[in-house]
Amino acid sequence: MKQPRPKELARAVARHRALGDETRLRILHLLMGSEVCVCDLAGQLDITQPLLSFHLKTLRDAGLVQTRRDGRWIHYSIDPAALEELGSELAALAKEHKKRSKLAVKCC
Amino acid sequence: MKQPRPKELARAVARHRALGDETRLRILHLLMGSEVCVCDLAGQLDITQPLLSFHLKTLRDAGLVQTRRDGRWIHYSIDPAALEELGSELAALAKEHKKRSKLAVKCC
DNA sequence: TTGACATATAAAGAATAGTTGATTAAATAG
DNA sequence: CTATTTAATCAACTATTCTTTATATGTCAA
Repeated sequence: MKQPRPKELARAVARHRALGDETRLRILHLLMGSEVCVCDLAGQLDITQPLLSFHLKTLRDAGLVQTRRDGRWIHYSIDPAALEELGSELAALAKEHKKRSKLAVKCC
Repeated sequence: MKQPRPKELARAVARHRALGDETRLRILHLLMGSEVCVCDLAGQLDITQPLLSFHLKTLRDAGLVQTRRDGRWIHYSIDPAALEELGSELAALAKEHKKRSKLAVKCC
């Protein structure tokens, strides 16, 4: 099977890695629908402030969320395009697999 | 925002974690279309056999691939339903986010 | 200014994941 | 049965990620 391009592969790895943590998935769900300031997230997550900051940075570095400063507050929001893209990649992988498996050839 | 159920959350975390590694994403791509025996994967990946075994176990524990023994060989194959499900979850998250963001409410 | 508040960053330790080399288990051929 | 092949497991080590405590940065109010 043809391998994916390095650039895309690295980005997908980074994104999945960011999503592979319970706290961060929770954060994403808390961000559903509208931006939320860090103070609000802190109120709902029962983790220390620096740790929350760490997880937010991880999500941000992966390009899954964006920030907007508003005075003293910083609001985080989902980047829906990034989620859609990752979701599409998985769907495409599954689809392509099924398509090809109809012409199945054995190995070994 | 309503939080996801613990069981589903844990499964999504495990799956994303499994996908958050370059070698394992490569393996998934090598498995596209048909099952492949470990010996063949080994020939294409330039990693030691125990390490390959470790990554395969990780993918298997996450429910992303399945195995079938055929004599001395073990064939790994994609579980397309798992990939589809994970892809759908991301798509649904993005879609729901967009839908809700039209009724946006500010926090803080 | 100064002080208070919101968030980020740094440093250090704890926990987990990845890697390697040696060994083991399962299947088969001779 | 014995030797060989294929793949998994184990123990030890390294590297990465997570977590905490302390400190810094940026913004605003007084």
